[in-house]
Order: sequence, then C-alpha cells, then structure tokens
Amino acid sequence: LLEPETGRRNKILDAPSLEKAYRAIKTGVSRHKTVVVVGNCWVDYEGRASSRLEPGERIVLFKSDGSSMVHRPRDYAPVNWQPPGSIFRTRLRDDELNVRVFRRKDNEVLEVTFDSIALVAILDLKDSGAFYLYASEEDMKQAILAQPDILEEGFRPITSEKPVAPGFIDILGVDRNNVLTLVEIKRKPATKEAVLQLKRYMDVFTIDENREVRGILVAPELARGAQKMLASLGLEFKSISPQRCSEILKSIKTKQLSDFFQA
Amino acid sequence: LLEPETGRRNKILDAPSLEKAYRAIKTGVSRHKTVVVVGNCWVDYEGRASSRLEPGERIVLFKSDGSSMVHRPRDYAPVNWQPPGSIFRTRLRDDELNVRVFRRKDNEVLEVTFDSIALVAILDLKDSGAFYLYASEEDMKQAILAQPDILEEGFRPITSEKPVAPGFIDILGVDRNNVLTLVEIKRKPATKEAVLQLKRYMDVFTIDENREVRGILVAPELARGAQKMLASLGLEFKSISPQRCSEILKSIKTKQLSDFFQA
DNA sequence: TAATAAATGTCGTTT
DNA sequence: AAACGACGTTTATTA
Repeated sequence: LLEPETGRRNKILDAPSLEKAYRAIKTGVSRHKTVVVVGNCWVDYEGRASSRLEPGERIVLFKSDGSSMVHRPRDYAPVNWQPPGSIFRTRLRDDELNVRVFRRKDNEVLEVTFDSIALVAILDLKDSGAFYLYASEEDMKQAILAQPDILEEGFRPITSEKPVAPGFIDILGVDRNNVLTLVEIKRKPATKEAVLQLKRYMDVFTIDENREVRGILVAPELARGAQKMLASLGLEFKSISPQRCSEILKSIKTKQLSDFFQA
Repeated sequence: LLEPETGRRNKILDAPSLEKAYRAIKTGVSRHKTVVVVGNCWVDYEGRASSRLEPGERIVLFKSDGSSMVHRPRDYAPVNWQPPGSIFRTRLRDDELNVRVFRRKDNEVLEVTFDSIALVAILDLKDSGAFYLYASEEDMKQAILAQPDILEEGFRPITSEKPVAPGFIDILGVDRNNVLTLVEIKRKPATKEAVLQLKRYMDVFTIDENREVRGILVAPELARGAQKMLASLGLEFKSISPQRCSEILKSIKTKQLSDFFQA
C-alpha cells in the first residue's frame, strides 16, 4: 500500500521535487496505478512519423494498460500519445525526469522529459461502470430487423451484414411483392459516398438485368448532393432517425421485461 | 489570483469536500484555467448519438478552450468528450457536483456528475512550445518538389495541390518526355481507395483520348488488393518512404543553414 | 456552410 | 497478421 497509515488509495503530491516525483511515478507505474503528472516538459516521438514538442507546461497521463497521452492546455486531442500495450521506463538524471513509453508494434517510442513538476497523482481508480451508446448504426439495424414495417409496409428481412464483394450489406430482404431489396443504413445525413456504397452493392445483384432489385438508403436525411445522385442511379430513400430506432429498441426491451414478469 | 499569499499559479485540492471542489472548479473555469477533476462520477451524453456511463472513478479534464474529456483508468481514447468551443456550467445540489458541457453545434450536451472527489487541480499552464511533426504526407510532397528526381529522373513539377473537380492533385508535372504526369502521395501503404482517388483525378485529364497522361501513386508500398487494380487502370507506382522524405528535407535545411553561414 | 481529404487516426471484426 | 469499415471520428482546407 502506498500510504498504509491512512489507508488512502491515492497519493497526491503538490509541486514535489523531481526526486519525490520520480519515486512516486516509478512506484505507481510498477503497481499498475493511473498516473497523472503536470509539469514543464518536452516531448519526442519516433515511430510511424516523428515529432518534437518544445518545452511547456502540460498534463500527462500514464495508464496501467500502457496507454499514455500528453495534453496541452487547449485542444480535444492529445499533442502526443501512445496507444495501449506500451511499456513505461522512468529515469531521473541531471535534474531531468524522463519517462519513456515504448510500443513494440510499429517500433514506436514516446519520451516525455520534465524539469519541474507541479503535480503528481498516483490514482487507484475503481471503475467497473458499464458504458451504453445508443442510436448507433447497429441500433438502427436492430430496430429495422425487429420492426421491419418502419422501413416499409410488408418488408421482410432475410439476412443482415451479408458479405458481398465490396463489403457488407446492412440488411437484405424482400418487399411486399417479393422483390429483392438492399438496405444501407446511415445514422447521419447520407452523403454521396453512402449512395455510391449502396450502388456498389446493387451492382453485385444486377448481373441479371431482367431481375428487379431495389436499393433503399436509410438515414435521418439526405445530404446536399446525394438526392440527385440517388435519383440518377434509380435508388430510393427512407428517412428514419437513430433516435426513433433507439426508442423502438427501448420499448421492445421494456415489453420483454414486462412479459418476463407477467409470465 | 487564486492564492495571492503564495503567488502560486496552481491550486491543488486533495480529496476536498464537494462544496470546496465546486467553488474551485467554478472559479477555475470562469478564469480560463485548465481544470482536472478525479472522482466518482456518472456521465450522460446527448447529441449526434446518446450515451450513459454508470458510476465509477475517472479523470476528467476541462480545458479553457471549452474542450473536455472523461478518461477511464484504461484506453487511449476518452469514454466521453466534448470538442473545443463548448460552454461549462457547474452546479452543486443534493450532494452532487454536476458539470454540464454544452456545444451549440449539433446541440450536444455532456453532463458529468460527481458524488465524491479525490482530486481537483486548477492549473494555469504556460505552454507556448512549438510542435513539429515530421514524415507527414505534406513532408513527402515537399521532398518531391525539392528533389523531383526521387520520383523519376527528369520529372519536373508544375503545380502542387492543383484543384480539380473531385478534389486536389498532390503534384502535377511533366516527365522527361513532356508527358503530363499526375502524382498522388500516401504516407502509408496505398489502398485500393487511393488507387481510385488517383483514377478520379486521371479522368479529369483524359477527356481527350489522344493525349497521353501518366498517373503515379507514391507510397512506401502497395497494399494487397491495390496492385491488381493499379495495373488494370494503367496507373503506375513508385515506392518512397516518408522517412526518406523527412531526411531529404532535413538535409536541405542543413544545407541552407551552412550556405547562410558561408555567405 | 458544405465538401473533401488526412490522421502517429483508433478500434473492432473477419479472413 | 492483414484487410476492411465504422467512428458522437476530429481537424484542416478550400470552394
């Protein structure tokens, strides 16, 4: 334990010496804690590309899965980082605290060197909370499979994620007249790119020119240029919002629950 | 000033009460500081999609440009975030500290609610250090423009980033026989997608079927399926690594420096 | 504002 | 391991 006398799981050092920071970081990393370091530092990266960040004050995270990131006082994205699976090595010499993050894959090295430290936090984070993302494209697909009528009355799905030459058809089915129908789903306004994607899938099924095949693009709306392209290619559009799909799924789950408790 | 008596720029609170944390965060955000909060929290997001993160201990960053991110003890990517330009609102009630991050664009809301705090850091980070990235696609282009022979002996660039219907041709030039030559550059193994991109550019210049035009794809290597497609479309490939380009640029800069000091 | 392409993209899945 | 597509992709650039 880091502080057996207090029983606390976290260790916070406010403006520690390099020596104290070094010991805390080294111990923290070896014990698979999450380490936050704030201080004046410079950063070198060598790998798929290479980079150099001149000195300045930043927030650096070292996580126990081997991922790490260097955050400047602005921007959403870290200026430098290393994905999970990397290995840490901490060193202190010549009034410089150096953390090297090595990643076997791509032979990548990230080196952060501090010459002054404002904060070190060694954190033992307990986090098992579930994460739910709703209204994803997957949700939209599940909603259409569960209630095919929202696409069109009489539509019957046959398969989903059907592998074809260019990729995967989201849903393959037949309409009320038994005409083969390809469904491509987008959770955002469908772009020309989405139209072309559906067209590529269509091409696979239109080897026989006599056989009728329908292609329906499902999305909350059509993006600007997409309408014209869609029409010229003889494809169709059905507006369905991800939110609506999310609610359909929710109502199905609620129904399943109530059925369960009634049974 | 946060702590006028000490003159320190940063304020570190180790396991503060919700009330103390609330005041520090509210003040810090309003004064455009960088705020780090570690504690037990749950997170809701509503926008292009929606999400729910159940309670757990996380590291949350609030930056003065309006960006924010929620980091779990593992993974490179934040589990939830908000890009720059968002607006913070901090509230305390019913033993819950709530920070709402609102983004006008896409009408997105991120809400982080804490019920216990392990650390609050209000940071006044001074960071003006320059960031240099090497071996980017831009570097590759500059290297070819500076030493066209690395593409092919006798190649002469005419323009770069030439705007054409589908986008921008990386480099437009002529070969030793004055044949118009289009160059598309990729820093990673060139995929079929890159081949198609070059093909689209080629189409613009082949209105006149009699006029010869060459298309050269520059990349460290060709991805699996790309070779066949390239050949079938009559396009060419030249292997150049981003690293090599980076070194060419470096040597040019060194030369320019030595010339400067000799003069 | 819309469109297009780049990114050390990352991440999951499937071959 | 390689390939392929999705992502709340984000970001920059330009018409």
